[in-house]
Amino acid sequence: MASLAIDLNLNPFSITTDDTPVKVREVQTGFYNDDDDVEEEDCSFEKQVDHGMVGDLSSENRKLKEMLTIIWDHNNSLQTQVKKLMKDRELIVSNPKKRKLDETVEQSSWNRPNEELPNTGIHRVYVKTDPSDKSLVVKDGYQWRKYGQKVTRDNPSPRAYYKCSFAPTCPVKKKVQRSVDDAGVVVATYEGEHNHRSSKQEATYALANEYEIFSRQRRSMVTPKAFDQVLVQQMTDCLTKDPNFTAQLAATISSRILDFDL
DNA sequence: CGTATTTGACCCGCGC
DNA sequence: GCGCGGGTCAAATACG
Repeated sequence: MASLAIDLNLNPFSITTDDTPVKVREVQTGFYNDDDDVEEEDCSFEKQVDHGMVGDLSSENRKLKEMLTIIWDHNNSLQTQVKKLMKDRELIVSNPKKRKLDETVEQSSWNRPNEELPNTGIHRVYVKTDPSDKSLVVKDGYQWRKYGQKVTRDNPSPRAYYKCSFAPTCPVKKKVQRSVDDAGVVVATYEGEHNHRSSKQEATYALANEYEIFSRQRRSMVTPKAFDQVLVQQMTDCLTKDPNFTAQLAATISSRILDFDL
């Protein structure tokens, strides 16, 4: 069964003191169970925060904790949304007559299982999009630079050629073209493997690193106030100002729900 | 003004 | 060798 990696980064602070890269949450088919380890991890986060901060809370520390609480609340509300969507899905599954594919579904929320071409390093991804949208953009978390477009013989819609924006360091290319069979489906063909993290993974990693530095400075009691403010601001921005954050979450959840039914 | 995209020209492999 | 088609290059253009 396919798994889906999501950079929701619900617990970005689960890092060790060595240089081990922060673990990116990989959501398996079960998604969130009520009794899964998420809450345990989150509790440990709360303990970690309390342990490091409660004591001689200066006004800055109080401010910091308040903002962390906001982030924490966002985290909880998102989990609530997840659970609600899971319940909705159960209702839909138990009453299939009501189910119909939402025509306004966002592109990332409708993925057919990836098609892996053996021994080629090539795989295809099918993405549902608005047929009237001719942009041929597939959001996959990486940055791409378009370097060509061609109309091919077997398909009236043009094929777009992209290189990873980290080229030539990263050799990955992708071709994007509408399906001949269904103009509402875009086929993205990927060649090669990325030798770097996606932009979202990078943001998560950077945040985790900053938190590590922050933690060390906390421990040595030499934290500059300005650093506190910058860190808190970045952490808050990460969750609250990303315009795609909630939409991405909803789309991903929908994707998982639909995958169940395919 | 720097960066990304567009698009015609060019390259290259393949079949005839 | 030639033509065709897919893939790439790079100058021109668009855009923020």
